[in-house]
Amino acid sequence: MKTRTRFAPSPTGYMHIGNLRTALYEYLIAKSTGGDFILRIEDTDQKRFVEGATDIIFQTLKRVGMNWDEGPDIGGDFGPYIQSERRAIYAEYAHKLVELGGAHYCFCAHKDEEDENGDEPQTHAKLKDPCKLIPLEEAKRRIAAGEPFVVRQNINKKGTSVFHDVVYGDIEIDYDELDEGVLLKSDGLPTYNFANVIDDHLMQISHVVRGNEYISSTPKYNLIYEAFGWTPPIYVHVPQVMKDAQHKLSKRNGDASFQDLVAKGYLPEAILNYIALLGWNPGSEQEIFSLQELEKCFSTERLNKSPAIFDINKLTWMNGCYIRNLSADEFDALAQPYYKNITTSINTKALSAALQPRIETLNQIAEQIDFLQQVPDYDMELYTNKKMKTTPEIAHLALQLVLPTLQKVTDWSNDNLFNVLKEVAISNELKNGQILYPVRIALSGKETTPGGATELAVILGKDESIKRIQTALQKLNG
RNA sequence: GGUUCCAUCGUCUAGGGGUCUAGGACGUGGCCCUCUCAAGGCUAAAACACGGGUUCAAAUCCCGUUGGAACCA
Repeated sequence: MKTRTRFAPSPTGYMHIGNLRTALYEYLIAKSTGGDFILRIEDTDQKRFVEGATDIIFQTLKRVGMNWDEGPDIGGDFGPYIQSERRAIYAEYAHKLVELGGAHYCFCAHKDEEDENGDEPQTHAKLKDPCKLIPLEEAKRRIAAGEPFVVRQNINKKGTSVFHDVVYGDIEIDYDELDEGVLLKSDGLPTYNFANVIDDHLMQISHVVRGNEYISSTPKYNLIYEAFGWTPPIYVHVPQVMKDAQHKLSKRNGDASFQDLVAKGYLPEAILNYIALLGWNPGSEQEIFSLQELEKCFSTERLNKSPAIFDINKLTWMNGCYIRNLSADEFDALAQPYYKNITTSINTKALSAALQPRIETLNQIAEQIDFLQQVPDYDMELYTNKKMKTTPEIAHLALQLVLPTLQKVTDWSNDNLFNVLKEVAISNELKNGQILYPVRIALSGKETTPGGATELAVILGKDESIKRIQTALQKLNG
């Protein structure tokens, strides 16, 4: 049988990191075995509908390269792929389930029973619903008479239910622990669980991948499959992605979503790579993986059982690796938006080359290049550096020596500038640092810069560099 | 409270009875390189939650305790 997995997000308007990881594992399970990855939108909960939310789902998956084989936009043999367009199907199966004895009509529903939390009146929790005793014929009559009803699951079994999970192994749960939940609400819409089961079966999903919070309700799902005479899917429950040991990642706590991270200058490829390793390991010491590589080596056996804490530090490091692995042109293209505010004519190619090994997230560019537009106000003491053996006096001398030399330079390349300045140092019996350090400060006004004196000179160009050295000399004179 | 699940450096993890004086990565400290800062190279500190078993031998298997999480109340 062909492997078929599905990603079934609710259109909430953002892509949660934990959900994206679940999608990734679903995708990888399918693709590592030549199967299909299906996208289904679970918009049953009308209250949570957010305009444009499905687009975010589409864009995110596309951006990381997780292309789906069937879905709302491209169709497929098992559509429609949006739950709100499948209402009639759920109702039909709900009634069928009643006929098959897997559920019953219930008339004692309170109106607050169907709120988004799925809160149930306590009377139904563990106790038998009195409506179960109503003969089916009578129930049908009442429905025909227009009485509001819900379809409620029957849990008639006793003893323990055993099911197998790919990650957690065999799990036993007592049927007494299960409650007879609503499957079809009085407005005719299915509950989340019920729609899930019906769709997964009709769409021939082979592996259901979901958070381990669903472990304890899995027997309820299986009971529905059983009542219909269907074969349950293979379950792959994955541990949670945590913010810290106590709290899982959630948008509510202001934790980063995929788009937040991208906005902060993280590369989608790096995010994907990082989350793949949160709860899964390749069995080797390789850490950098493209999606294609993951498709080749993924296996569910190496999925972990315990929750993983999302560590922004490691993501940041990994993002730095991805940035450094970019070609010079690719990096330059990504950096362009950050250069927009600079009006002086700079050598952006040289700037990008200097920046690329120095940043770990794209938005670190801003703090690195703030001096390009204008030299900040700086203290003369900046020219004092013990290791470089410089003082404002030495700097004054150095800049006086350097200025006329630089004015004559025609080859404004890094190599040539470096040789020229070294020459100045040697012929005046100064150390390299005593020339280079003051020049760098004069050009930038900053203690640390992306690149040394000559690299900055190349970035700024000859005219601007000369101008800045002249300005610095005036400051040192005054 | 009931049920289920989980437990190796601060974090992600390797390990599945002897090869473990427990390996790798992030982060942290140090050194080297170096026109500052990075990058790169080297290096250090850092963990088997606890207690019982089983066994010649336990991080590894079993039981309990503790801690945490989820679901249901």
